[in-house]
Parts: sequence; C-alpha cells; structure tokens
Amino acid sequence: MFQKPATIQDVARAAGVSTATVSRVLSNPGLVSERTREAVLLAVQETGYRVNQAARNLRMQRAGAVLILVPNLGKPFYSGILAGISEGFVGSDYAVLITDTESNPLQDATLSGYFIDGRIDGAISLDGGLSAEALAQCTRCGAGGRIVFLCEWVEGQDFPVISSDNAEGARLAIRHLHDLGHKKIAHVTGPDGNILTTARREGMVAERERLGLPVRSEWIIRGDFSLESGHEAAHRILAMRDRPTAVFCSADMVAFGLIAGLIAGGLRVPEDISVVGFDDIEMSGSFVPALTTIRQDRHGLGRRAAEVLLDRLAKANDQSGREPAMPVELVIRASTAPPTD
Amino acid sequence: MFQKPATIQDVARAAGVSTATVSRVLSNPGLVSERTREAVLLAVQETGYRVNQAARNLRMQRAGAVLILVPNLGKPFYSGILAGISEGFVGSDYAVLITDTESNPLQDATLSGYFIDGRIDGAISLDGGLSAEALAQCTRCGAGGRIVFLCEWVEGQDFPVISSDNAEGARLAIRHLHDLGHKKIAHVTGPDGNILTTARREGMVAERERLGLPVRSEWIIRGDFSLESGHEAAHRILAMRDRPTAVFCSADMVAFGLIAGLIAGGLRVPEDISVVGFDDIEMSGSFVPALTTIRQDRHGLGRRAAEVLLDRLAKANDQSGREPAMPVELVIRASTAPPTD
DNA sequence: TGAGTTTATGCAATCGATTTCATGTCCGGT
DNA sequence: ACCGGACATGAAATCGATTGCATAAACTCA
Repeated sequence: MFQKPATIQDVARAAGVSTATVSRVLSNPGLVSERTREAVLLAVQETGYRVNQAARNLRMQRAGAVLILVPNLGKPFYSGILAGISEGFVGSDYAVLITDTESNPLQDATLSGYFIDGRIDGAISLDGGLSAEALAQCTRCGAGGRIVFLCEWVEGQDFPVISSDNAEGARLAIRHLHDLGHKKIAHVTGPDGNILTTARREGMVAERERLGLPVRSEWIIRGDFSLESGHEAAHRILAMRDRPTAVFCSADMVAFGLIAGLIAGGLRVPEDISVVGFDDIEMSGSFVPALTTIRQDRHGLGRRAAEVLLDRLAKANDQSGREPAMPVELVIRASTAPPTD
Repeated sequence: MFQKPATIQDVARAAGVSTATVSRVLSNPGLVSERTREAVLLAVQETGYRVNQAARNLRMQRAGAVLILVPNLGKPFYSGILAGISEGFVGSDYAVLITDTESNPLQDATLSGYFIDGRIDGAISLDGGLSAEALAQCTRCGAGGRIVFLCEWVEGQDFPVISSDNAEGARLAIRHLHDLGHKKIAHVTGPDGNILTTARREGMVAERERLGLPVRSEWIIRGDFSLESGHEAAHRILAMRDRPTAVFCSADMVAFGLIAGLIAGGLRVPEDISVVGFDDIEMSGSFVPALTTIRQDRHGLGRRAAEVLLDRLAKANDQSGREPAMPVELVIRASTAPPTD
C-alpha cells in the first residue's frame, strides 16, 4: 500500500519528545528551547509531517473554512471578485468553499446548518437575496458576526457590507454624458427588487435632476443585468418616437446586448447613440466599440471582504455596520461621443 | 451568549440511550429497534442536533471535501461546468472547494499537501497544466485514484478523463461549412501546448483533408481562447490577399472577438464570411449575429465528473483510464451562411 | 426445556491534534 | 544554603463522533 501520513505521535517519537512539545514548536515556538525546537523541526522534515486538519479543527472548535455565496458563477462579473477573495484568504489556513445560489438555492436552514455542523466559520454573501429567516437562524446560533455581505446586501439587516459607491458611479456616468453634451439620457435598470438596481437608478435620477436634464418615463427601461435584457432595451429604444441620445446601462453585459441590438437596428455607436456600462468586466475593453463604463475594483472588493471577515473571525468583535463604500472610476473608451443632432 | 450546538451526548441523554445507539440511528437505522429509533429521532428534533463534521471526519479518516481546480474562474465557459459539478455533489456530504489555478498557482507540493492534510478526499482538475511532479507526489501519497480530469488532461498520465469529443466537434464544424459550400476555411487555434488546441486542430485538419479542401498555412491562426485573440485574428484575416470565406474558432469567445473585428473592418457576418465557434456558452445564443457553434454539454460534463469521482471515493477501485468521450452537437444559428462569391 | 441464534444495546477505545496542570530543573538573590 | 520564580517539558484530559467487542434479552428449534 501507500505510506500513511505521519502523525504528531510519529514526530514526537522521532524527536524523542512528547506530542505536546511538537505541538508547541509548531504553534508557539517561543515556549520551546532552541535545542529541542531544532530536533523537532528536523523530525518534521524527516517524517514529512503535516498537521491533520480534522483533528486540529475538532480540538480547536473551528471549521477551517469559509463559504462564498455567489448568485451565479457564470457571470463574468464575479470572476475578479472571487480571485480577490481567494487571494485574501491565502496563508490564512481557511479553505474557501464556493456555492452558486442560483443553481443550488439555499433553504432557510442551510446556511445556519453549515455553521452548526462545523462546516464553516464564516461566510461572504454576494447574494442580497438571502431570506430574513435564514439570517435570523444564523444570528440565533451565534454566526451573526461572521457573515459579511459583498456588493449586494439585505436591507434592514445590520451585517457588515462591502460595496462600491453605486450612487457615485451613476453620478459619474450621467455627468460624463452631460459633459459630452447629451441631454436625453435613458437608463436600463437591473432587476426589480435588487438593491443595486435601486442604488444606481436613484443615483442616476438624482444627478439628472441636479443637472436639470429632461425626464421621460419611457427612458427608464427595466432590465435584469443580462445581455438579453440589453437586447430587448435596444428594441424598445429603436421603437421610440423621442429617442434618447445616450444610454446608461446598469451593467456591462446589458450594454453589450444593447449595442449589438442598436447596431443590428441600423444605428451607429457612438455616432448616433452613446452607451455607458457599469462594472468594467474584462471583456469591456476589447468589445467593439470598447465600452465606456464605471469601473468597480472587483479584485479590491473581494480582498477587502476577505480581510473584514478574517478580522471578524480573529477578534470575535461584534461591531457591525457598513464599511466605507469602495471608490469607483469612470473609464472613458469608444462607446461615448458628443451627440450629433 | 448563544446556544452551543447540541452534541451526540446531548441527544443520547435526552433519548435515554447511549451515543452508540444515536450514531447507529443516524447512519445505520436498520440495526436499531423501531421504538428506540423513534425516541432518538425525537430527541434529535428537540435538540436541533447536527453531526459535527470535524469529529466525524477525524474518526472516519476522511476530509469531507473535494477540490475543483479551475484554470480561470472568470471564463464564462466554466460556469455551467461548475454548476454541474456542484449539483453532482449535492446530497453526498462532500463540500466543494474551488480554486483558481491562474490567480493562485499551485506549487508542486500543494495538491498532495491538501490530501495529506486531510483537507480533501479527491480532486477534479479542469486544468491540464498540472506538473508531472505534482501528480507524482499525489500518487505517492495514495491520492492517485482520487483525481479526475475534466475537459483538459495531462498527456502520458493515467488518470480518468471526462471530456467532450473534441475531434468530432471540429469535424462537425468543418462539415457544416463544407455543406454550405465553403471551401476556404480558416481556423483560430487555442494556446500552444494546450491539449484541446491539439485535439481540435487535428480534427479540423483531418476533416479538411478528407473533404479535399484547399490548405493554406496562413489560414491556421494561433489564438488562445480569448476574445482578444479573436480580435487579432480578424486583423490578420482582413489583411490577407486570399481570404477564407469561413472561420472555425476554437472557442466562442474567440468567435466574438473575431466577429467584432471583422465587422469593424467592414465585412458582414455571415454574408461576407461565416464564423463557427466552439463551446456554446450562454452568451452565444444572444450574440448578434447569434453564433453557430459546437455545443458541449457543460452541465453534463460537470455532473459526470462528479459521479466518477464519487464512485472512486466510494469504491476505492483503481481502474483508471479514459471515460468515453461526451457527445457534442452542432448548433446552427445566424453566423453561418453559404458563401456569396 | 435447553442449546444455539439472532437482535438490540452499551462500554470503551479510537481518530490526531491542543492545552491545562503538574513536575522538575536551573538560576539569582539574600 | 534556602527560597521563589522563570523556564522547559510531559502526562493526561479533551474535542465529538464511530465502531469492535461484550453482553443481555428474545427467539428458534429439536
């Protein structure tokens, strides 16, 4: 057969010390004398010892893992975020579990169950659609302080939230279009009930009012962050009598669908109509035309969420509340230009 | 403070039986009498007991987790696969760990380390770029039979492989173009050294020869599965004196970049040039023009890999080797049409 | 009725680490 | 020379489950 992994007993025997000493060398070397420390480290080398996580977790009453709840792993938007999160946990001895809440919907008891099981020590949710009951169950079993929301969040709950400054992003987009000379600006929203939909729509409306731009209710088009919804929006716009000269989309994917639809309908982007996206996913820079958009620091968002959660897990301090919003940035590319009345 | 999770002891006390009995009720109910079984189940309800995974894993000498190695989580291609994998593990009491091998490159000892640690019981690698040394270390520590490759694989190694019939996909694409009347067919490859690049290129070359289609070396354009490489390929093609009338791309993303580039260069798709992709990712159906492509059953591939790995983990049987290739399918949409010489 | 099964259950060892507590040694100060 | 403290180490309890073995009760069959 194959060689069984060495246990702490094996190391202790090899080094001629007790298991307690081996354990101390590994986790608290200051307590051990120079001589024995070296002997133990040598024995560790020789035996190829690695600490058994199950045993350690059992003894330390922890799970050694965190769970990331992703609404839909397929959306390119999440990739950079996940990379940032993983990076944030490198060297922390927490394993990162990822689950797709769309293809594996959570029951109310599932998340708290993972905590009770000792499967996870903490969670980062990119899904703002968790039920209040599910969260209440987590709080009840003491997991409340170990859940962090990222990008999305649940209204009326007091969990830490890391997110971009969505309102500011909307503001930047509108101001950019206004600076180019656009007055008739449409908006394709996210799905109803999504917290980001609200934040971006309201930011956009506020800025439009501030700048005194004209308002038409049909210029606010309901979407759902998908390529298809952008495509549908294009049809709506093509059919309008009083067409906007620019469109601010709630997500880059929407912008892609929109642009494709507009071009298929005979318009040119940006000559006939300007388009601004939101997110700045990888593809946006190489789309044709390259997309002007609001950049979210996806990697940074992920890292920050990991940091905040690690901090929670380490200190068990329960000061909740929202983290300062992460800055966004306007990236000007080729999909916007002055209107050509 | 919060209520501590109930242990098996608590349940045993509540039901007036020993912990052994509780354990049996939960894992091997047939051994226990009707009466006590009911009493125990009641006690489980009342206490809200859930078995502690760390303890169970320690005792059973398992990790309760599998690791999925994904080359780049950001690529939409992987989404459906991951969904299929997760689905395959639902109800199996294995946790699914996901890691991005691009943003977190594996050292030679990392993967085997996870096995030795008792962090994972098995792995599914979507990355065909694992080093021989890393794999050798896994084999050495007895983890050889618990690694499954999916989509990609490492040449010269005897791990089970689940993958689509890449050669057949290439054949279908070329035959489709040939049936439409195309003779001058170009191909944008994947990255050098990638196993799929080879499989698809060779499938395409073989079929082209079989049909007696003309060959020009510049019609085989080096790409890397990315949108950008499609875009570059467009420039190459636009600059050719003897232009192909159709292009078979090694991935849908490449096709998107290619089409965008061709259109920007003044050609029409499919009127002036036809384009076929490979993968059929979500976006392909709603791209403009909708993409004709070779569909891989991503969900099914993921599920199958999960099944094969679960099987391995359960039976500890070591019969390795390649699984039968998963079928692919030609999906005809709007990006291909007869040539218009 | 008694020997031999079968069935149901409990006791206690075990998995591999961490950590408390006790012990022993060495040192400096008086 | 003696005492107190600092330091190094080991013995053993502990985390929460699973399971081999022993035992007791119930049942079968001649």
